[in-house]
Amino acid sequence: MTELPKAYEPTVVEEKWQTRWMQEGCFHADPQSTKPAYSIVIPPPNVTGVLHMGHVLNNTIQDILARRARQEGKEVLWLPGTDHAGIATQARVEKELAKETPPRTRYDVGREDFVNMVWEWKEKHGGIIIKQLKKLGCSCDWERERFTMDNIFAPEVARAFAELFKQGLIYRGRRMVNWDPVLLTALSDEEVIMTPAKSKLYTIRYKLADGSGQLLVSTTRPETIMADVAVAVNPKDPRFAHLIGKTVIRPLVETEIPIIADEHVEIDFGTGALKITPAHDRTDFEVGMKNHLEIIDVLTADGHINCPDCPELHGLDRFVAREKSIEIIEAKGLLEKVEDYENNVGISQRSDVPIEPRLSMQWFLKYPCVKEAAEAVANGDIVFRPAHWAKTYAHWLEGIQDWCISRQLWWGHRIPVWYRKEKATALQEATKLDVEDAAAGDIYVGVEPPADPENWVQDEDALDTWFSSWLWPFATMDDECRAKFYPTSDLVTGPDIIFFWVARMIMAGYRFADGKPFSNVFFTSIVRDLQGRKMSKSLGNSPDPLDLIARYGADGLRFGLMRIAPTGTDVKFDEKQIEEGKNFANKLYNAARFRMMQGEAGTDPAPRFTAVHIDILAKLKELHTNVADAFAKYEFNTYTQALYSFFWNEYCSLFLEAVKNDLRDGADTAVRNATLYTIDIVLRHYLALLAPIMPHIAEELWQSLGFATRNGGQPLMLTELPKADALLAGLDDIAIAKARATATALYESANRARNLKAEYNLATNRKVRFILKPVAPLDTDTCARLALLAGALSADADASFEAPKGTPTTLTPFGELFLPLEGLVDVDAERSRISKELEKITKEITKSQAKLGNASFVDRAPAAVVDQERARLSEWENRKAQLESMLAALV
RNA sequence: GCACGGGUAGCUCAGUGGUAGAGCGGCUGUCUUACACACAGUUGGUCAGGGGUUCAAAUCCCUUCCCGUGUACCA
Repeated sequence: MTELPKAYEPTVVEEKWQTRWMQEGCFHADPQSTKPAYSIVIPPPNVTGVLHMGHVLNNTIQDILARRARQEGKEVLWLPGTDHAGIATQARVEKELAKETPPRTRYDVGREDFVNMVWEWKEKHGGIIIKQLKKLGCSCDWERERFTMDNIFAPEVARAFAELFKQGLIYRGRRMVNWDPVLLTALSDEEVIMTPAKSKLYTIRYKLADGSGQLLVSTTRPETIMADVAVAVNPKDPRFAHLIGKTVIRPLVETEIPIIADEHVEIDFGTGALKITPAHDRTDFEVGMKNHLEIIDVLTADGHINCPDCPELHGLDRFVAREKSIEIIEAKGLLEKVEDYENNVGISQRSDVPIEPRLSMQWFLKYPCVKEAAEAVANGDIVFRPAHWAKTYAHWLEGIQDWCISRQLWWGHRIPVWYRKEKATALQEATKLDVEDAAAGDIYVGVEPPADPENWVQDEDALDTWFSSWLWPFATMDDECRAKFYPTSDLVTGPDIIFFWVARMIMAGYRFADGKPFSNVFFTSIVRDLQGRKMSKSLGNSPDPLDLIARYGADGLRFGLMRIAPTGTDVKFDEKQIEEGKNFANKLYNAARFRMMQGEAGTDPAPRFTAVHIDILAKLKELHTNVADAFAKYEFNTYTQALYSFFWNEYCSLFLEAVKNDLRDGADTAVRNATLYTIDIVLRHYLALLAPIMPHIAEELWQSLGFATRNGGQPLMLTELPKADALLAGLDDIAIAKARATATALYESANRARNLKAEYNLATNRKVRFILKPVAPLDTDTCARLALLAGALSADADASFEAPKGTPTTLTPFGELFLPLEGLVDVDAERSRISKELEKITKEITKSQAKLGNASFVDRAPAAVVDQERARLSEWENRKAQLESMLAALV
């Protein structure tokens, strides 16, 4: 037994159990089980993704929930999978193409071949993250792994599209969208991040066509002046009332454009006059429509100027053109001023470049079941944790806009719409297409291609990736599975995708499945670095979880992270915390090793349990309760902390240290056995409670301590949680309370004794003899344990002990404890030590006396509080007297 | 601008009316027989500032400042 290594080595153990669990089908969910169901669907990571700390946090929580649910006797489905991630994956393969010699683009390859290339890439390199999740110990049902483009999921996406189309909620229209000029696709509003930018505000003179003056107009985008079709002023603005209806000369590609009135213009902002450029600004577009203005588009899809009438700018990049246009305007003498200006610019979440408002033909969705989705969260049918996210959610739903679901990509679900060949061009240029056009027979929408494909042309666009992910909670399940496991129990995800994913899944659940997709949503915190910055590749501040697993073990990583992950705020990641997780695993391992070194417990008919035994079992019972409470509230840090402090502080530092002598040779068998029984009970319960968070080491020790053998070899993973009720079942509350009081007094006395030794600079291992003058009769067992805990040869009770003057002493719950020493140390040092403590105590006494002298306090505070204060004061006064006599004895 | 979250020991964080806590770090001892990934002791705090309610405030209320997040935008 003793040949076990001194330090825990997680790597081998973790791999061993991951393999065994999977071989034995421990993660597999049985839809026909009669047990109550518990289910989670994984937030599918991008198939291109690699594991980062956010995933670790998120999936550890899911694993904890799943494993705990299994212990509670539930049939658990944790359904894994990956997301095809349209833009990211396509970009990945395009990057490969660009590296070839000569470099190629997807257009060189052609759509069909390109999509095949992406599939090949996916088969070869995709899903690394799945392997990584396995290394973390995730107990997903890997036999049910799904992919958002697999041949079961994909038809569901098309079906959803077709149904919504037929319902009139999906339409195709020519509208202003967020255009990414690098990726050359439209994006949804959610994919645009408004970012403060240091810009310039240019004020430009627009001359009145009749020569009667000029109008000053401010803009941040002078490169679009050629697309101005009007200048607008507020109708209530007296400064400009007389100008409405006149015309000004557009400064670039000079022509007359009207001055119009529109309430959208803020009187107080800038000059009070606004250039109207409907093709390149969302609100200008609205103003343009309202006033029936022309739309002049002067930008290409990739953000270059397209304006042959302005040869100096034509073909230039939009930002180069901005500078150049100002040069031209200045040369014309039309530049009034340039100011620094901070405004918000929409940045593409995907490519990090400013998006361009662009008029284009796209597919849009009017969200279904918005009302049901809002109510479900408002009335608590779906519970958000932390609760404050419900407000964010509600706010978004209130101002919800139609969702632009088409993307100009090739990798993804192609829009299941076909146009009749001879009319295809005309149809695709129509300003709006909807269900009525389908009724006319010119367009076909369906899951399967039309029966006569040669007569049809399919829409070129693909769907937004989130248009498939929003079906994830049910489109991943077959009917049998859905009957058992839908709606799912918990969803664990980051608050950053509350709109992208969570809200949309709720709507989809109500629209396509049997209602809500999940009952609880747990929003994790965001993992930041120690400076509080988000972890990102570009900052290089994101540790590699696999590296952390290699150095600290998956269990160490999980435990360390959970211990610092608060609910409701962000986590600042500190590798030290992970090291603590590893240290904890080592502590656990060694405590188990200590037990293994003792051999089997005998079969004693009357094991003699003492106060410390009962005390630790009572604490174990409390731990059960605390853990259950923490789970009920989804407080994973509380759960982890409770496990940590019970084991390290209560079990190892107090209990084990107090019982070590029971295990030595020659110890009383009845006590020895009581101790071994207690240790076994504690470890058995504890490992079960710990298993959800540190599954590998818990399972390993469960096996090596022989708990599995006693249970027919069944792994801990499949073992139900031991019942807390059975603990201390034979004892009444009074006996328990009495034993616990004795144990508490013992531990407190041991602390005092150790303090006393330390104060006199005696080494921890210095064998001294204490003498206790007890206030009540004390048994020898307790005295012996006190001596052991205090690192002393003895701590015998002697009611008649008369301490020589100057004997160091301290007050313990058992009575005065003396440390008789010969040749007492430095008198000066001793005097100053006592004086210091006296000073401190006197201060406390003054404070306490003032409090008790306050009539309001005594009258109005609860009696218990007042009593407590009195007890405290009397204790201090006793100690003060003691110190004073010690001081006197020194002279 | 609006909304939400946060500011407690050197660091990471607990603590929602009753003596300010944990772990790590620092310092001092100890290789005491499960564990030096350890043990024992110890040092650290005008609980962001100000005001209020209360016998009693880190905790409740008001206010200011700082950090973070979301959201809306005016060129």
